[in-house]
Order: sequence, then C-alpha cells, then structure tokens
Amino acid sequence: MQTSKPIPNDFIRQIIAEDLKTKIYQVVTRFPPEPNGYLHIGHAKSICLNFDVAAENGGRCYLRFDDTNPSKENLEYVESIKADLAWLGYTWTELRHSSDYFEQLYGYAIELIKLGKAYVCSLTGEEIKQYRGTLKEPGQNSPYRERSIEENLALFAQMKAGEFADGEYVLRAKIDMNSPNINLRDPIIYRIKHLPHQMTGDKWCVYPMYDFTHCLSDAIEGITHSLCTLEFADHRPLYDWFLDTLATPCHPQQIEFARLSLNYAVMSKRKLQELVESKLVSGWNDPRMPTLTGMRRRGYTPESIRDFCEKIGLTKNNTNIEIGVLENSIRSDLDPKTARVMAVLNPLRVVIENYPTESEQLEAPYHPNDPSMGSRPVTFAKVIYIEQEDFLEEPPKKFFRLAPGREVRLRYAYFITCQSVIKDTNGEIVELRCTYDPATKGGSAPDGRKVKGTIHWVSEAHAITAEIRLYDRLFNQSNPGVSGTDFKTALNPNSIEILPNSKVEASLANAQIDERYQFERQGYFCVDNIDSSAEKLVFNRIVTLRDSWAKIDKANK
RNA sequence: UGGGGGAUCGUUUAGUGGUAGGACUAUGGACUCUGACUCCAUCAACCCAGGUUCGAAUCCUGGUCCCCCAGCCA
Repeated sequence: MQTSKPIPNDFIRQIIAEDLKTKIYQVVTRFPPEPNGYLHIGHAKSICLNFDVAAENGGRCYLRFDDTNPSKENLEYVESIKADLAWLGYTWTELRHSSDYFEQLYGYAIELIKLGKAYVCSLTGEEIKQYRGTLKEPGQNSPYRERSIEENLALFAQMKAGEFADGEYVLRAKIDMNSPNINLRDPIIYRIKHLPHQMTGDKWCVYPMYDFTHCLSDAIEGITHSLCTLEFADHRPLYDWFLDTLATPCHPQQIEFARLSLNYAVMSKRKLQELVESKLVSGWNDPRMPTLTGMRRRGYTPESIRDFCEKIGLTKNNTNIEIGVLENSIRSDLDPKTARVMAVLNPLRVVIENYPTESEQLEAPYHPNDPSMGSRPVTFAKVIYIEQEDFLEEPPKKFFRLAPGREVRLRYAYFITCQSVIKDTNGEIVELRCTYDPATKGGSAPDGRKVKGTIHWVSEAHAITAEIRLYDRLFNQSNPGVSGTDFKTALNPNSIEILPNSKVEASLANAQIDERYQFERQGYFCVDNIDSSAEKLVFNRIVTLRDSWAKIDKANK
C-alpha cells in the first residue's frame, strides 16, 4: 500500500487554490537569487516553496538570477547556485536573468519619464538621504523633481551613453515624498555604475534597482505568484505602483512569508561571509556551515533538506526553528537506507587471551531491519579494538558495557569477559585482557544467558586507519549576536574535533566520496568530498545517533 | 497614532463562531545482537482586559509584547 505524502496546505497554497477557482491559468513562480553568495538552508525553504507549488499545480518555475548590481555579483556564485539547485533535485523550466531584460527595463523607464512619473535627480547621495526624511518625519521634494519630460529624457539618455560619472545623476520615480512608507518617497530606480556586468559586459553603465527590476521581470515572465520574504512587505506598494503605472503584460501578486531562522546558527550572507573571510571556518563548504554546499559536504541528503523545509511549515510568524528538527529529518531519511558498519573512533586495544587462532571471518548484515541490503564479511581476531568509552573500571549504575569481570557481546561475534586491565606508568589504561566464550559465536549463548551490552569492535590487524571529523553546532548561543553582541563571540570552540587515528572495518577500503554509512552505535558518517582519498579515508560525522545512555549518564552526574 | 507584519503546548504548526488537533522535544514503558530503529503511553498551549453571542483561539473595542523599514544593496 502506498501512502502518498499529503501536500502541505499553508496560507500561500490556500491563496493559490482560491485564485485557481476563479481564474484559469498556469501557476508560474520563480526562485530569484542574487548571485552574490552561496545558497543556504534558508534559501532552500524558498526554493522548495516555489518549485513545489509550481509542480503541484502543473505550473512552471524559473530560476532567475537577479543580477542588477555588478559590483557584488560574479560567475562563481552563479555556478554554485545552479549546482546547489540541481543537487536539491529541482529543475527550472527556464534559466533567466534580470539582465536579460535590461533593454525592456530601459524602455519602461523611458515610458515612466514620458508619463511624468520619473525624473533625473542631481542631488548627491548625502542630499538624497537628507531629503528623504526619517521614519517619523516626511521628506521634501527634490529641487530637480519638476524637470521637464524632454530634459529628463535627454539626461537619462546621456546617463546611458556614459557621459556622467558614477553618482552624478540618478533616475527616480516621482511618487510621494510625504508617504509614510519610505519606499514610496521617490525611490531611485536607475543608478550609474561604470562597471562591466558578467552577462552584458560593457554594454551598460546604468543599472536598474531591485524595486524597479523585480516587479517588471515578474511581469515579463508571466509570474502569477511572486513569493518573497517578509522584509519585502513594505515594498509591495511600490511593486504594485510600477505595475499599475506602466502597461505591463500582467500584474503578478506578491506574497510574503517568514524567512527561516535556525537556532545555534547564523543565516545572513554578511555573517557567513565574515566567517569565511576571517577563516573561522574553512570555506563556504565547511561542513559546519548552513550553506547547501557545506551541508552537502557534511553528508546531508537533498531529501532530508526537502523534508525539513516541509516540516518547518510556512507562515508569517517570526520563528526560531530548533536544530533538532533538522537532525530529525536527516536521521529519519538515513536510517532505512544506510548501511551499517563498524568503526572505532577512539581505540582501546583488547587481547582475547583464550582465542586459539589469529583470526576468522564472520558475516555481518548491512542493515538489521532490511535483509535485502545484504551483508559483508568482517574479520574477528585475537587482538581487536573497542571504543575507549565502552570500558569503565568503575562502572556507574546502569552502565551495561565492559568493566572488570563483566561480560558483553561483541557485535556479530562472541561474548567476552574482561579479565584484567593494563595501564602505563601514568596510570592510563592501554590494554584490556579478555576471554571469550566459543559457544557464543554469532552473538547468542546456547545456555540462554543474556548480556545487556553489545559493543562494536574492529580487528587490529585488519582495520583501516581513518580520519574522522566530529562536528557540533557552530555556536554556543541559541541566537548568536542577539542584542548587539558580536556573533563571533558565540562561536563554539568545540564545533570540530578531528580524530586522526580512528579504526574502521576493512570493508570500507573502497568507500567512495559522498558515500554515507552508519557507524554502529555512533552516528551517520559521510566520506569527505574534498580531503578523502584511497590512501587516507576521511569521514565527516553527519549527525549522531540518538543516545539515551548519554542522558542517563548525565543524570547520574 | 510614522508605516508594515506578527502573537496557540518548551519549539513548530492546524484551526476561519460549536470537543483546541498534529509534528519535534521531554518523560515513562514495550521490543532489541546498535542504550539505534520501531511501537505504546504521558506531560504540555489560545498575549492581556473588556464586549457581542446559547457558545469566542476565531468577531468587536482597548491595551501589551516581538519583528521589519530611513542603501545610488537585494
């Protein structure tokens, strides 16, 4: 029986469904990033929304690079955005750029001038700011506001022709300097930038501003629902003003929703860039970063990210999603489909004194609940490694693992009993001497006796040394940088721990880049896509397993 | 009274005048060759004050608190 996932029914989908009742059209959406940085999990929310809404309604969704500011944008970002989108599993109906419309946009600007609704302003940046007024005080009209249409046309043509320096003139919409909405106080719609553009080269030296470009690009593309985040709600009157004033093919509807915020993380492009530039992380693709490229490297699956975006919901509420929701998404995606193997992160040598031979081969299934995933051989041996934390000389209550005189099960192998502990001159435990029960081969005792603990292990002689990188949240504070503090002071100094000498089972010898495994009792791990090689395997911990022992242990203390 | 947006379990979300429901977390239990997974159970919420109504999370009035806006950024 197939249970098809229910389609979410958030306020935006309700609006669209309502629209569809009265109007007949194909739903068209767009994801419009500015190529000035890498995509992060917050963008994923918008991506999923736009592409899914279109797909649910048999519509189209464009990828549109909002590339109107050549001083911030470049091809590196363009390529990374395309790659991230493809990785997430989305295919855009068409690739567009705001810059594709520069010619049309220029035409619309001239239209506006002819309508007497735009003028060229000679005020300096500082003056424009002063004339704009403040949040509580109205602005004043620019002295250049009443220039004639002919003069404006001529000046704008000269702007375009490159006859002026950057900042000398701007084109402004003539709306209302007294508007309580600052966006309507004669907003600048074109500025001069003598800068080459990655798409149009040297063709233009005037570039349109966001407010002018976005609504018109939406209209040109026939976008039906222009979905954006809450901070643009104040811009909607301006969005509508351009479309009402100009003769456009259609009038898309802008709808705003709350952007994602995740606790113990930062999401703003500025802050992420600061982390990269100050080398507090290794790059945009550092596995601790909330960027899609970082999360991909860490080992997150596209499915888990899409599932997460669905789980967090879609409203206009200011929210702070718990990082646990993300962890839940990745665990539940990985659990059914990830092979189990054994890896010892912090090895402790164990000699099985009564084991008669050097080694033998055992068979271990890849998944306890899914036999179709098959099995692999693992080599058991006289000398093995177990996890340091699986042995305690003085075990507290409810500690089920190894301790002097105690018996535990080695997963898929035998029961062993700890006979003695060997320490170095500093008193550090360096080795355990154990005995095994040959009758318990395979992991169960014929006499029916039970052991509470089962621990993982690898053979000393057969294990492969690997580097394992353990990641924790990047910040110690739930909301880094809140109340004016420098967000960098909230960095978690233990957000990465590198274990250069971990031991993984031999079957991992051919582990390929990006492959994911569950290291039993430890967590989910992914072969690093940058640093891992056949000579030196490097694994990233994606997420730990749920650990109820850690809770008991904590409660004990 | 500058404008705009928002307040429901710890977190998130449903609800559109008629039993406040789900998910995550937490807690307890069952199962277990992963202290995993799975399953069961439990705890737990309508910002406040009035009003309308047989009945209000929902409608009205008045408050309170939070977020966003003064780039030639998007």
